[in-house]
Amino acid sequence: MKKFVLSQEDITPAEYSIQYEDLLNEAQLEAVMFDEGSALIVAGAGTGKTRTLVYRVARLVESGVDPTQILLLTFTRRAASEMLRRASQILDERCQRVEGGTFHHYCSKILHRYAEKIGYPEQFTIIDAGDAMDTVNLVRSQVDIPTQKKRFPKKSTLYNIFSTSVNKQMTVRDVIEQQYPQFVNYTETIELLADKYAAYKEQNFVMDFDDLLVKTRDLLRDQQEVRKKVAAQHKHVLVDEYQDTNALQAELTQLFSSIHNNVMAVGDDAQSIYSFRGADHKNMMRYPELFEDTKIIKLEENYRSTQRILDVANRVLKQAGEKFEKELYTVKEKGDMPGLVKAANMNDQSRFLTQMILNLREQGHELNEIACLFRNGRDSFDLEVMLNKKNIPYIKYGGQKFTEAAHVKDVLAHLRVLVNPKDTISWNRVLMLIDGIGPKTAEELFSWAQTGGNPYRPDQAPNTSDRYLTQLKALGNLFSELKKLDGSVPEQLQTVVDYYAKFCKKRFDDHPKRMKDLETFVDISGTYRSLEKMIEEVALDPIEATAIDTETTEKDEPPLILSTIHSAKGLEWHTVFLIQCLDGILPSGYAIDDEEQIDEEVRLLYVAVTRAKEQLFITYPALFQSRYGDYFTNPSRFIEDIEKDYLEPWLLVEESEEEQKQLEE
DNA sequence: GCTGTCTGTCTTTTT
DNA sequence: GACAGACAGC
Repeated sequence: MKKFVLSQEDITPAEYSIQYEDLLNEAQLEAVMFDEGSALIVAGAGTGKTRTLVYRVARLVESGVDPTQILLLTFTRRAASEMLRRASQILDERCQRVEGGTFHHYCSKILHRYAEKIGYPEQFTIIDAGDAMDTVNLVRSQVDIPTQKKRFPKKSTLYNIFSTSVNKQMTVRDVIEQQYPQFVNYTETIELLADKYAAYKEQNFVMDFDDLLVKTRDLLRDQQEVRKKVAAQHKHVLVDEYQDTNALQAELTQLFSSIHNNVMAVGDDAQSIYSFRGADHKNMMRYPELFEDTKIIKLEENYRSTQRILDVANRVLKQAGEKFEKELYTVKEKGDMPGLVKAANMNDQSRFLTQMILNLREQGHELNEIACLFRNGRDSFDLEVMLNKKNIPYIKYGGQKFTEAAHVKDVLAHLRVLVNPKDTISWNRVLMLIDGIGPKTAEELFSWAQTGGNPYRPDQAPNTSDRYLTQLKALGNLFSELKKLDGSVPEQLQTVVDYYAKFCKKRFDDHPKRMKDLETFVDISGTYRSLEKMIEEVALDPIEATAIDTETTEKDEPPLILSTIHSAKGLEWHTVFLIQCLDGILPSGYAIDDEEQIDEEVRLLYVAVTRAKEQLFITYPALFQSRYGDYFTNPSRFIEDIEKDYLEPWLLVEESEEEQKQLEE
């Protein structure tokens, strides 16, 4: 056979259609134009990190790189699609074809493709943290727990121990000794449970979030031909938010890029806020050791915030025990003084926010240019009540997800067993809804189905009591109905919701609200192409709790943004309110004894502050109302030391009092 | 023997 | 408001 060697086409066009040098500063341009090899972009907050990545994607595509050969790894699905949308706007639709998403998404894609290489069926099940905890509980119930006086860790703690051990690549024993010393007596039992949990997942073809990373790493590390195939596909690998990756993800980055060796990681060590998930911002320092000849490019000029906001941010960061050589600066004008607002109580805080927001709206600001940030998901409950009263539309990111709520999980469980009849956890949910069926009966029905019984006709099982036979028949009918509707997700979902209505009524006092949720879920479910897809998407990319309302109720106004600080990462708004800035909340009470954790809380405040472009308000209530009674609180220790010249104190005065004062004058 | 309900405890951040 | 353990009722 004759061989003809094709030479590489000249992929660099003489001229670009985009005027990069006019649109970017010097450092950004260097990053965008960086050719081949390894680069680390160290980018302070607001220095145009996302912009740089967006332009780099456009530049690569414009240079002739096949978009499907670019891998863009981001922290959330939202971030990836937003970046690709912007790149498409700058260049053209080709950018949408870039391979992008979270590490978890991309790993799941690889594992589906190479499932048979690791002895899994193509359709394995991905479980979210809640299902994982239920699974832990299931194996826990099969093991004798030594009855000592001391408490045994509950399912969420157990799952956290297992997950930490994976993400920090430590043994279960070490995790317990270092982070859960109160449970050292149970070490052996916990280790046994870890093994059982792993075995359960293997047997039932189930993977939790951590498995997605580990199994992909193992696959690519141990099976060279797969690694070569996968890595050959990645001409360029781009990783965003590198400061929040863990050792496992660093390893994956290395494996993904191991053929072409073109990697660019972007991050800011001062914004590392995910160590609880095993992320290690020292990953950034180690990057040059991992990738040879790394070019380091620093982005330092801030384009987002006014100087006065940056002054606050710089002062926040100085309080970290760990020294950051960072001093953000901007050429923007000084701007308004950031405000420190002391409210008498939580309700006043909410009133202040609502009224300020309405004022801003009157001044012509869109609601989605305003964000209200907080440390914990529940810190916004009081505000949410007031926003609802005042009819201010909002969307909340962070906190409990819509698809994690019990009623949604119940409904989904019926569809999950349809896709995977071996899904024990979902069978338990489905069966235990029925009156008279508890863990024991559910277990019996399940093992009958596993040994030849038809799981979709549970009424045919032997020894079923009359108490629930009719209900089992109804369940059987539901399944045959669902099978008839195969192919239409909304219709299947509607059928389950109809069936579920009576259980919902019985189980929950607030069933009208929950049923309304489910109806809107049906409405948006048309976007899922199949049940399998829906189940996987819902686990990997759960719908935000309030997103579902805003999507369907066609409000002509874009909604206000409420978000946990963690979920606000990478985003920016004209005005930012940081509420509940109290000691014990930010920093969290859990962090107070540990220097490293306190530092992370400092960085968290830093992230919150640097989200603001023009206006920043930090608010806190003087009185904290809890179920155990009201008590006076201290503002966050991090803001107490910031001088008045940087953070201007605001006083909230009641209208009636003000009038009174004016009369006296 | 199993299920359902009552009571006390603890409540971070997310893929 | 969720969870685990205790206990009463079928």
